[in-house]
Amino acid sequence: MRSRPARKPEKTYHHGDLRDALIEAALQEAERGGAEAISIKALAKKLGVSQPAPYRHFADREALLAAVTAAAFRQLSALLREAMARPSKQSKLSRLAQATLEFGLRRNGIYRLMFASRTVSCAAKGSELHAATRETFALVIEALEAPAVGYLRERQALKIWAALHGVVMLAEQGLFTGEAAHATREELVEDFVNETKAALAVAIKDARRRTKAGA
Amino acid sequence: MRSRPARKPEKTYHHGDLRDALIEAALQEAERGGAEAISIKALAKKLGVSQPAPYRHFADREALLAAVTAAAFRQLSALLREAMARPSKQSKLSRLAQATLEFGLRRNGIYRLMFASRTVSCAAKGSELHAATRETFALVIEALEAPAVGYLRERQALKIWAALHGVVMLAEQGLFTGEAAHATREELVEDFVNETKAALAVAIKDARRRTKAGA
DNA sequence: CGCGAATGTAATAGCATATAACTTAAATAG
DNA sequence: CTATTTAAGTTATATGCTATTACATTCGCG
Repeated sequence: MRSRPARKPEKTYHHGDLRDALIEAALQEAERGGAEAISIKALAKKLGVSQPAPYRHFADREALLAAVTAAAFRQLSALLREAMARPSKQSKLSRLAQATLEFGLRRNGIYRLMFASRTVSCAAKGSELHAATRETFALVIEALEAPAVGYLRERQALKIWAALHGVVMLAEQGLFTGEAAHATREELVEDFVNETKAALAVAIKDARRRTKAGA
Repeated sequence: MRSRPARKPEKTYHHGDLRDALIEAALQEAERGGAEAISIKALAKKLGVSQPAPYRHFADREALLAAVTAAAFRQLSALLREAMARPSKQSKLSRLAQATLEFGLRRNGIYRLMFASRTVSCAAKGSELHAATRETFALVIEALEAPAVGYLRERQALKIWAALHGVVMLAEQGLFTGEAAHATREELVEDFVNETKAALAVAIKDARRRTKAGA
């Protein structure tokens, strides 16, 4: 197995690492322009291979998009993990939330690839993409720093995750202007974080009370 | 000015209402498949005109998409207005929220056209599309049934609007399965509605107190 | 060494966007 | 009521992307 060539070391018939190179290049393209900006032909040209070469590694464009999206989810997971590990006065949940917001705004093309295309919904249950999305969501649950209390913890995770995506989406649509500009996106996210914490505290207390009563 | 032909009454050189017919047909296509499913060529064929005919009415594909998206926003506005007008035991906000959720799930292709593409963010300030999105958001503010208290009302509108989109998005991604399935999408939306009402009540009381103190 | 599988290339079909040059019909001015 | 302008549609064509087929090269393993 040859190691990844830094920049096309010499004229070789075989690229050596085309699959990964395609994903990496596609992520770059998606960064500005989202999924639509990803063109197999353009990627092949950029990487110096013939136009149909990518089809040796991906059945079709959809398959490439799925792989790229999965890679993007892993990048987000890594980012969130780092944000949660970083020592800070803020809570883990707050750091995860703000990191998600920043990712969604700064790398919006990729963000849209991840959350605004049908690629994810079409991902089969055992697929690489499905696993990647699940792992990211698991981090959200982890960030709650709450014990498992029935389904209530997952519910709060779903709520904060949904709210975060909504903020990114509306921000990108330019709805944070006019009167609404007073509410910064970061403030809104922090609002949601605090509401989540409050609801979670109530849910936990509630569950414990019910357990005691039932025992 | 000829009236709209019901269904191609006879073989005429001029279609008579091609622009509107294109938008209508494009909405149908978008319903399943989102923006990607809209093909100028296919639309032309479907409507029985030559392939470049649509370019007489739209500069390019983007322009068509913008018009279609604007039409979709007007449809949503009409739906929400209707939901809010309907007599019910539920609050206006609750009805608007549930109607939005249903629209987002049932007509998901169109929903994605509206909220998950860059078309909206690229809409110029005076454009038809920009106006349509603003009008929809105005309905959200109206649904709060709250007096204007500085920017706090807009802030709550933004929050509930964001949360709603997040729920639709995650539902579409299939995240409401496993443990999370216990929380139905409708329940989650109702949670957000209640939190919004609570936060709004606090904000209004707060604002009044401050006004009194300042006077 | 040699053979099969993996990976790349060239050639080509098919579809979509978009433009140019030309045609038809509707609207309007004289 | 004709003449002319203009809106709206047509054919032909250039360009770009996806995808397939048939062929070529190299890698790795027995």
